[in-house]
Amino acid sequence: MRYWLMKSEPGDVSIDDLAAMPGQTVDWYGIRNYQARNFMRDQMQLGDLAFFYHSNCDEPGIVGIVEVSHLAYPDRLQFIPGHKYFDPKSTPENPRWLNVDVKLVRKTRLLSLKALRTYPELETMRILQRGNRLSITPVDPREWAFITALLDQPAS
DNA sequence: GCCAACGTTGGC
DNA sequence: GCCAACGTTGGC
Repeated sequence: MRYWLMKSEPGDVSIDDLAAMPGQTVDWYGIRNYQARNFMRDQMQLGDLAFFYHSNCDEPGIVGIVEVSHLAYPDRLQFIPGHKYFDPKSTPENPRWLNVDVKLVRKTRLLSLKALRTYPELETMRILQRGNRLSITPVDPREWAFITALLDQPAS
């Protein structure tokens, strides 16, 4: 059982979009980075928990918790010519890109990136490191515990 | 919209 | 296999 942080642009799939989806589940499509793909392929297990993070928006930060509800399988969008996520080098026999499904566990209050940066306990988090761009990152169990405790408190 | 950081591509 | 050029990410 591992913990993760998964970024989504709310203009694409927001936490409210996820909450409105059938089964409150979504396929984590569009990952086109090998490191992130490998996390999904090699390390994610059913029931793993992840922070759902809004990126590239007015208030970036953690907005919910999701769980891995389906193991990695080929991302269907890579086979659709003309699609933003089409990859001409990928074939159904040897698919290059994968995704898991995630299911909403709960929405949380917004714990903003700015707020996360104020805690010395979190200064080693991947997401807070300079230049970090990876859209899926592992979260240390201690960091997970610390943040979930924060999420259960009102914003200060 | 700027731009730093970083990943990918492709010529050599 | 090096590395310059280019593309993308994502906070600000």
